Amino acid sequence: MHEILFITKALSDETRVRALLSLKDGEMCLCQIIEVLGLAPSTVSKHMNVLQQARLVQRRKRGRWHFYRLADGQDGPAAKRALAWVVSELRDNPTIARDAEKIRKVRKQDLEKLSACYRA
Amino acid sequence: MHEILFITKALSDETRVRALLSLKDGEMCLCQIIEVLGLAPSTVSKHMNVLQQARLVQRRKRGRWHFYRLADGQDGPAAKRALAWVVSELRDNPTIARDAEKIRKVRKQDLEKLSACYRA
DNA sequence: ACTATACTTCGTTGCATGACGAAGTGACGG
DNA sequence: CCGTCACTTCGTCATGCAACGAAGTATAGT
Repeated sequence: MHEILFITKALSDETRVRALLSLKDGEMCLCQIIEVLGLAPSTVSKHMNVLQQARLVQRRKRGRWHFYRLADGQDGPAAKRALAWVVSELRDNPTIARDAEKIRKVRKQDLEKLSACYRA
Repeated sequence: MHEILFITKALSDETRVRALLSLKDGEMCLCQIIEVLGLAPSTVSKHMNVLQQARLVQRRKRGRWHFYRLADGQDGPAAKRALAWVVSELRDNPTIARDAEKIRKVRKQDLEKLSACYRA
């Protein structure tokens, strides 16, 4: 039950769903997600933590950068199925589409440039 | 997006999930659900409203009694798929199993008797 | 070692939400 | 039509949670 509630709670916030879906086309650095969402670093960091605890997302550290990607479902098959559901339901969602457009731009930028968000 | 968040928010509360799953084996009167959950009538009523707005549940009025059942997904296919997911994930859940046991007993009782919860 | 940097944790604030009891609503019985 | 009964809505309280900035942590480069 706990596991399922972790998943549903994680998915019950619009910002978190947007953060999750931003990984649909491959892994992203935290600073990239921050740029896409336009929120404070601490806020986004916390959101990614919630998604990770729900096993919807996996993290990889590469130096100072933290990359997130959709969970492969190795552990947490329930989360994997929930993930498939939410991705499928939001396939044609305008908000997600707008984010996807921004993501394409953000991916082209240098990580060094994006991490300016921490110094603002 | 709104539709999906209605669903995930509805499923993000343990009490609400228990209320929902209590309908797994057929429709139930509100007073029966109240008995199963052991909460105040106003609280359970509100929960069922949330589930209905998410299209996870449908209501049928028969005189003074209100019967709830799992949504058939006629409107709200997203909710139907979410419903299938949560039912499947909680198939062997202890809490749900305990509730199911209580439900078997409650189903045998007279509705008149159960509605004592309103006079307490 | 020391600094800079990418991120996290902490403390605070404001708003959403679950719980309850009391009062209101609508359907049936007399 | 008047009361009773099954349920809903309202008002209140306590808790939870998202947002932020400030302070802390860990890693890379020098």
